[in-house]
Formats: sequence, structure tokens, C-alpha cells
Amino acid sequence: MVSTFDHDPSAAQRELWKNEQIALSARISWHDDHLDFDSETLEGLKYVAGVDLSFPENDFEHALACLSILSWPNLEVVHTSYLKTELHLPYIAGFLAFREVDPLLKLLNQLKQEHPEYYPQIILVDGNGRLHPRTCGIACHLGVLANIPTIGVAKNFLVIKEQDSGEELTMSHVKQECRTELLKRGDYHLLQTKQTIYGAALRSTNEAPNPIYVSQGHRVSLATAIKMVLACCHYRIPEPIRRADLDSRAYIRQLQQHHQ
DNA sequence: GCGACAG
DNA sequence: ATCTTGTCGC
Repeated sequence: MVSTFDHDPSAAQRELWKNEQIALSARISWHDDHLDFDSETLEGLKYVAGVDLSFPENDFEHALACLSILSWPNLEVVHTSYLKTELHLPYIAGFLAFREVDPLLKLLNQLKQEHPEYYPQIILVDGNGRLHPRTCGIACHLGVLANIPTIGVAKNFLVIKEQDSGEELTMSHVKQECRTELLKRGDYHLLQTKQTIYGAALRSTNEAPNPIYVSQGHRVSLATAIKMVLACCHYRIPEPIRRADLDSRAYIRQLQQHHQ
């Protein structure tokens, strides 16, 4: 029995995925907020969500997807939902959404059916949004498919190289800039080329010198995305994503113990 | 051929 | 993506 999981997808498959990302990216308006709350004061915001996938030890084909709903401005968990899922593709940098977005969409649809009162007004996604080779990371993917405002938050920098201009944002260059420029909570460094603003490296706490990488997903401006993420950061990782990560990992450990 | 790139 | 352990500072 040959599993598709064992092999990298063909170059042809990757070209199809690239075209899909380019088409999705074209559907996003990058300049404006399309929110149902005030982007300046955050007045009217009630619920903010975080999504993440956690994996059992040494098993990257099975995952527990998690959707955490937090109240604003208290940032307390009011609802958590999980979905055990089987993954059919390996992780490939630049194509994360094709591996992970389906279970997240299912969780959102399920919440809308069963607990519409908790349906979030904006989602923080573990991964990039516009900060992506084709300006279409998983946060964009999820936002467009579910038609909901999203923001991408990555813990590591994804190298960007522009096809036409040849201009690139390299790991070492960005880290260098961050060390010298990001001195306190709220300081950020724009990640941009001559033609595109991809996102920002943000120092989210005074204690954590390593930045997080914030970018627009869907229906949100970069300025609002940065403000929103910073407002959600008690620690380096914003609370909605942090809770989805912690709670799903705890639940996996519980499942494994109960199964023995 | 080599290096490297979210999760 | 996962795990463990130790260390520092309040």
C-alpha cells in the first residue's frame, strides 16, 4: 500500500496549488478593514478566535485541530472545540494551507451550526497571511474560504523571494534588523520590498526579544492587524493562539492516557 | 548540486 | 509540528 503521505507532490501539483493561491490572493482587499467592530477603539468586539493544530508524538499524519473562542477584552476562553483529523499531505513550506485548512473550516462551520452565539468576529491563525511567496498564506486561505476577518501570526520567518524583481527578504537580514530596532513591546519592523508590504516583525512583550511575524489574512489592514495582535499578547504568542495550542496539546495527552 | 523555507 | 530538563527572576 503506497501512501501519498510518503512522497512530495509532483511539480505539476505544485503549479496547480500556486495558481489557486494567486487566484485567492486576488480576492483580498489589502487596504481596508471590513470588520463589524471599530478598528480604532475595538469597540463592538466581543469574541476573538485562535486556531491551531497539534500532533501526537512522532505522528504527523494525525492531528487535533482546535478552535478557541476568547472574550474581548478579558481574553478568557468561553468556548473550545476540537476535531480529530487525518492529514493526507506532508508539510511543504509555502503550501501549509493545503495540509491544514480543511479541519479548521469544518470547526468554523460546526460552531456556526451549534453555537452561533460564539461565532468569532476575527480569527488569529497560527501561520502566515500575506507574508508568503504568493501573498496567500493559510490565514488568507482560511479567511477567504470562510469569509471572515483573519490575521496570520507566525513564530518563525518565512523567506520571501520575488520572482520578477529578484528582491528577497532573507532570514539573517530580518533577524539583524529586529535585534537592533525592536527594543520594547509594540516596536515593529515592516517586512517589505519595493513593490509589496508583506507584514511586520513585532516585539510582542518586553521579555521576549524574538519577534512574532504578523501579516494580513483577510478583511483587515496591516495597521489593524498589528494593533489587534499586540492587544492580545500577554506573552509572546497572542492569547487566542496560545490557548488553542496549550488546550489541544493537553487534550491529546489526555486521549493518549485514556487509551492505555 | 546545494541550501533552505510558516507548520 | 513533538518532547525534557534546567535556570533565572519576581
